[in-house]
Amino acid sequence: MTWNLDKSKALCPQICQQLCARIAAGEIQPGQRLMSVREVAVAAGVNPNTVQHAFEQLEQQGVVYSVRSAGWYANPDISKAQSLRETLIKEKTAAFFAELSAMGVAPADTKKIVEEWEI
Amino acid sequence: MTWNLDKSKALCPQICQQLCARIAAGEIQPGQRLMSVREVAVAAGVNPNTVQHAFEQLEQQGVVYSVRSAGWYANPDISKAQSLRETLIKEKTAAFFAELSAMGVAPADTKKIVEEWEI
DNA sequence: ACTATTGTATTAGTGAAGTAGTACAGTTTG
DNA sequence: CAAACTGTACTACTTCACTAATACAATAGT
Repeated sequence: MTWNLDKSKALCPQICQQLCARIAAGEIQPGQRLMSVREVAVAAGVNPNTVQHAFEQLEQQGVVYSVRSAGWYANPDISKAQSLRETLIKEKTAAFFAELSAMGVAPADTKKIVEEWEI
Repeated sequence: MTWNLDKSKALCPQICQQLCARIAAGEIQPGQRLMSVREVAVAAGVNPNTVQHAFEQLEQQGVVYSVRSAGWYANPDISKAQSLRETLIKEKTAAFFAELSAMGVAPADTKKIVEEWEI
């Protein structure tokens, strides 16, 4: 599991989102055991408590669940992960339009900027 | 001057960006005096110190300047404001692509999502 | 049984951003 | 001159997210 974290932003949500995305995409098999809190903490270069917190948030959303002393597991039903991912993407897109709108960029212009963006 | 602030996010950058955008767009005339720190604080519903901080940051960028006991003024040369606005828009766009990329959305798909976004 | 590994909990500390209150220093205006 | 308005400065407090260290509990493997 590789992590793509922007250390200048809040880490906890990034861990949630990326893990959710991997589960939704099937990159992590439904029902599969995840890396332990401590392993993820080392791999991602963050504090174990931050990982624990992130997992607990995903647990609330029904994306993962924990078995005491055994580990964390992806929910066999990935629909929760998929819908959460959809929601997050929509929220981010809406926020992007809103931010540029606050800077005087009309939605149509925002679309144009994205369309002409060099990948 | 109306403000469109998202209170759940950092206020200082929002004030900077929106003021910069208005100057860049000519909505605030070059060289024009701005509202006082205290007036903006009341209008935007934030602390005067936050406004002071925001103005100082724009001063560093050459967008505005202050005259002691007189007030804050937009720089007669609006090129600094325009280039700063351009930079901010590009940064936000890049961050948007990066965020969705971290969630497993390829740049081409990000473009599609934006293109099909209901305004 | 022993040990290692797991999740879980608790407490304290740090840094950034904003809030709040107050005060001082110049300039303008009456 | 005096009052009112400016920018400016300072300290203390709050909040949030993350860090850090430690401890405990439960299970699996040997």
